[in-house]
This record gives sequence, structure tokens and C-alpha cells, in this order.
Amino acid sequence: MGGSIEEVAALAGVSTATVSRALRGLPYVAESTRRRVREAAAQLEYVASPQASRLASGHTRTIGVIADLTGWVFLQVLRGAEAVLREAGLDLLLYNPGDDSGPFDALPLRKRVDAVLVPCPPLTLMEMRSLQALNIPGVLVGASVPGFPSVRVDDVGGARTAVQHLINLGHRRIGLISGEAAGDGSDNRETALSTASADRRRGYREALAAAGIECDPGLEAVGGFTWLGGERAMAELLSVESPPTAVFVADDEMAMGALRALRRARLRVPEDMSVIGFGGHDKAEVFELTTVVQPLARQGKIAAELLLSLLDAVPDASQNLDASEVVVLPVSIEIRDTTCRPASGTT
Amino acid sequence: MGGSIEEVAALAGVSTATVSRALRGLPYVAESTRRRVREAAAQLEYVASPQASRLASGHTRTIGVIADLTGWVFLQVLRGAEAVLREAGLDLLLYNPGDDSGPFDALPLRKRVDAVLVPCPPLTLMEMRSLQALNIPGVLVGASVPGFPSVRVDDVGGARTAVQHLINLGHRRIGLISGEAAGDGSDNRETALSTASADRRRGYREALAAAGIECDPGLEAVGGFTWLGGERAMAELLSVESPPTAVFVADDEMAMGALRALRRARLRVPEDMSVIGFGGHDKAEVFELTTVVQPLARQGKIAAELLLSLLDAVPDASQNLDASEVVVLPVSIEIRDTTCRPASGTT
DNA sequence: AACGGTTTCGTGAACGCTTGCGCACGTTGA
DNA sequence: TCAACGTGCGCAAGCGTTCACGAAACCGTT
Repeated sequence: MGGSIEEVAALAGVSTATVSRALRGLPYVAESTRRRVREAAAQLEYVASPQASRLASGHTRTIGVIADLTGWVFLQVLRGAEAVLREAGLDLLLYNPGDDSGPFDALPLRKRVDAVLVPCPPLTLMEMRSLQALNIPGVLVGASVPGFPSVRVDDVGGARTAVQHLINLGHRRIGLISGEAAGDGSDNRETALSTASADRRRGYREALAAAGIECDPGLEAVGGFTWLGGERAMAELLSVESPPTAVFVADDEMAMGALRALRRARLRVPEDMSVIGFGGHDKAEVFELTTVVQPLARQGKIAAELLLSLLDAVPDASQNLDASEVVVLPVSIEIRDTTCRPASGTT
Repeated sequence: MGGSIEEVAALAGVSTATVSRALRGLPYVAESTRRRVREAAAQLEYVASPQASRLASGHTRTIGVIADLTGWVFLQVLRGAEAVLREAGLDLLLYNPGDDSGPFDALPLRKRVDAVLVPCPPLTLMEMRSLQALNIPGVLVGASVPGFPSVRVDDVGGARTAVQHLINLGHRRIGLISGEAAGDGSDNRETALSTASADRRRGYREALAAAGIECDPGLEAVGGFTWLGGERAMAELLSVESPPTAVFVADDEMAMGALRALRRARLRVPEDMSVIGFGGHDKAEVFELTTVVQPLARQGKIAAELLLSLLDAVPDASQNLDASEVVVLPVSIEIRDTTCRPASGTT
């Protein structure tokens, strides 16, 4: 069962070298020979042993996906990437740094993958550095680290248009529920390196500033990118002396929590409170959530294509594809039913 | 960089064979030698080339995960499995039969994985057969096919208790939103082989029967396991001459859609309509959805352990672990705020 | 002091591919 | 007619492990 290359060679009446060349589409093989080899291979249901060819050739034809298996975003990105990588005949090896304690040992990656794809980086900057030290090409999705090519969306711009939308509706007191607290940027060692949280906050502030609205720190809460956190943050925002009439929630998942908090507080959405999310979560529509949608699968696709070109690149030769290439995709706003003009006049 | 076994051997002053034995924890190597080898390996940051050892040993130490990358359930199962498989030092290779058209070519699996894990089988029975023909051990999650060990939950029992809960509350007219239409079972070739839909329907009917309630075909709708389908199905149920006072929705995702339909119809939940779901979706709580929760990650974990024991098993020797072992896990019901007694008296 | 049994380790042959090199053909142009 | 060249193919040396085998060293007995 599953004959080796020698059997195919025998059946086709050629050497194993020719079989190898013929099957891989290399040049210098007569078309007639190639056909014979193909037929022999098909007849024997021959599949080359990946281990053997990897050992012989030196490439693994495998790309590692380093991702936190929780999380919905990652899956979307992966789907986009999977299609193009499989098309290219590459295998996808899964790594989940999440559960193991300890600082993610990058060593096992070596000799195992040709490159890595890191969606929604679950790693700390430090871990990225050790990854980089391995000299494995890799591309990031959803964050940018110097030294790595990456693809992400325009978080700042997206946040800005989201808030702008609220402003256009007539809101003046606009709250923010962000992912992480505004870091001081000092602790590279520990913080995850996604800039999404900071960027979206920046977009929020920029939009306010552009509209001449002073930003009120009391209107900013942190939700940790979970719906539970979003719920708490919303509750927090409701408890201030003069609550906002609208909130920009930096993540759809948190927005769902926010909606829950509002429902529990017996507030109507959008009449009493407008809510706009960010992320393009596929459940957003269930909530009628107005949101900023980011093309997740497309990011994965582009990242995969970047990866492919990295692999083709002559190692250690500077290419037209710079190692620090950063693709920034635009986002679009999807208006549904959680946003409307404020009830009374502006504050 | 990343020396080969020979360098380690040289540094430790032993042969490569000894290095191999020492590093893999095989017996018949002196403790002092083992230590020396370990140190040498650590010093050189040596990692064995998986390709080479796979080629030499004949096992890939890799298990393939065949899954449709859409879908949330799969991810949960995968998380459970990932932990134990990585613990055992196995690699996870991802296969997504979804996007490629064509009937899922199982051939590339051969020589590539030692076993496969198939959560929420995205394959048709026919494809499972061709998989089986490859003689690759595999375990299923969420469905049972003769010839494969599998782990799943007690769908029938879960559905029964769900409906029983509604009955206990006093409901008599209880609707059903199921995943797929009741098949006639004739078309093995095309249908996905998850029995979840049929089993949950059966549980529903059994519960009704046990309570002496005649089941009304007009109260059963199909939602295709998507929230959109669930919404449509709910709308359908609302439009019958005498709508139910409660529905059992065979999947949380569909239940979310059902809730949306009810909201749009300006019906209050649970006052006007009780809704109970199935699945234990992590967003269920956001909706306050009463639901039957299944231990997804645990299923993955158990499946992985099953896989491990399959791998240890002497090939072609009948083990105490029968190839047709089926683990059925119990489910629990999580009561939240989408169920209550019917508004008026029973119909 | 010789002996069976165990432990410890090295030797060399796989494992199934890829690839550099070289030989044997046509073709072509001078 | 002959060199020069491009094409098509086989030979054999790897790639970095694992694994039978067998040899040596060591144990306690007789």
C-alpha cells in the first residue's frame, strides 16, 4: 500500500530521479516521459513521503500558525490564509502558546516550519524577539512589530469614522470602551503587542478633537476585549454623574456586553444610548449592532500571500519585498440599529 | 546553526546512537552519560530534526485535524484536544475540507499523519469511508460512525431534559427548531453524518410523548444550524394559526436568531415566549439564554486521549480499546432568563 | 578464575526522497 | 564535417535520524 518512488520508477521504466522531477513539474523532462510517470503514480496511488522529501530538500513546506485558540478573530484570519496556503501545497501546523505556562519556547519551531503566521499576536514583544532570533520568516496580522512584515487594518481611521458617525448624528458626550488601559509603553516584556487598543483609542480622541469636543477621561472605560468586561465598563459609564449619550466600543465582543448592560439597566438602544462597535463580528448583526467591519479573511489571505513571497525570496538576499512591509487595509462602517441621534438636545 | 546530532555526539563524546537514546529517554543508557548528552544538547540548542526522525522511525508523530474552519464548536473541541496532544509531543496538522470543491481527497493524509481527529464531522459518510480505507486511525467528535471510536454528548437525553424543563414550567404547546430536516436516511452519499439534529429532535418528541402531549408537525421548523436560519424558523413558527408558547431550539446559534425574530416581532422573552437552546455557546449568557450545555473542550480532551491510546496500540492487534469505542458524555442544563411559565393557562 | 546475565555503547544499514554531475543524444551554425 | 550547445535522463551521494546487532564492560556466582 502506498508504494515508494522506486515502484513508480520501475513501472514507468525510468529512474527515481526522473520520477521526482516529473512529478514536481521540473524542467528537462520529456513530455511523454512525464505522462508515463504520472500514470504510473496514479495507478499506484503514489504520494511522495513528505518526511523524506523534506529531509532531502531541506524545506519543510510547512508554516506554523501561532495563535491563541480562544478568540474568534483568529479563526477568520486563519480561514483566509488557509485557502491560499493549501493552494500552494503548504501544511499548516498549529501552535497554541496560550495554555502552556512559561514564555513560549520557540525552539521546537525550528527545523519544523519554514515560516510562521501570527494572527492577532498572542505573544509578547519579548517572545517575538526570540522568534525573530530563530531567523524564521513570519508575518503578523493585526499588529506591527519592526522587523516583521505585517497586515492590519487602519484602526485609527476606523475608530475615527466610527466616532465621527456618532458626532454627525448629533452626539456630544461620547463614551469609549477600550480594550486595554492606556499603557505607558514601558513594559515591553509583558504586554501583548497588539496596537489595536491604543490605536482605536487614538482614533476616538482624534475624532473628538477634530469636532472641537473636549475629551472627558470619565467617559473612558476599559473592557479587556471580553463581553463581560464590556458589560462592566458600560455599567461604569452609566454610573457617572453625567453619562454619555453614545459610546464607541472598541470591539464587537465588548459591545455585546455593553448592550447587555444597557438592557439590564432598562435603557433603550439606540433611543437612550447609541452604541457603535468595532471588528465585524459575525454575530454583530444578530444584535443589530452598528459597527466598523474589518476584512478579517482578507487580511489572512494577504498575509498568506506575503508569506509565500517570503518563501520564494532568496534567503538572505534583500528583495523588493522588504522584510518590514506593512499592509494597512481600510475598514468600512456598517450602520444598523444601535445608533441614532440623541434623544434631547446636546448637553 | 542548530547543530545536528553528530555535533552533540562529538561534544558529549559518545556516538549518535547514544545521543538518540539518551535524549528520547530510552533505557540502557547510563545516567551519567544521559546527563552529559543532555548538557551537550542544551549547550548547542539542539533540536532533533523531525523530518529525519520521522523518516527513520516511520511514524509522523502528527495528527491531522479535519475540520470546517467556520464554526465555533470545532474551536472549542480543538482547544481541549490541543492541550493533551501537545503534551504528548504530537503536532497538529490542519485540514479544511470546506473550501476545496470536490469530495475531499484523503490521499494527502497518508504518510503525513499517524491519526486524524474529526470534530463535528464536516465530511459525508462516503468521505469517511475513504478515510477509513486509508487505514489511518481516527476519532470522531460529535457523531458516531461504525468503525470509528467517537465521543459525543447525549443529544437525545439533553433534548429531553430541555423540553422536560419547558413542560415542568407548564408549557403544552412547545415548538422545535431543529438543525436539519428529518432525513429519510437514504442518502448516505451526501448528508453530513452528524446525528445531532436527528437525536435532538428525537429527544424533543420523546419528552412530549412522555408527558402525553401529542406532537404537532406544524410546530417543527428547520433552521440549518445558523442564526439566520433560526430567525426564519422562529418567524415561521410565529405565523401558524396557534403558535407555541415555548420553543426548544436545537442549537444556541439558531436560538440567537430566534431571539432576534422575537424581538423584531415585539414579543417579550420569556413572558410571551420561552426559548431554550442547546450547545453551551459562550455567547449564550449574553442573551440570558437558558440552554443545554455540552462539555465541548472535555470532548476534545477525551478524544485526544482516545487517539493517544490508539497510537500506542499495537497496530492490527485488537486491544482492550475497541476500535468502535463510543464515549457518551452527559449534558447539563443552564437555566437563565429566556424561560418561564406560560402567560395564561395551558392551551 | 571462569561463567551466564545484564547493562552500556558503537557500528552500519536503512528510511525515501532530492540534487549535482555527467553522459548521450539531437540540433545548429560555421 | 565538426565543435558548441541545449535537452533528457541515470548515477550516486547525501539529508539527519532510528534501530538491529554485536562487542565490551561489569555484576555476582560457582
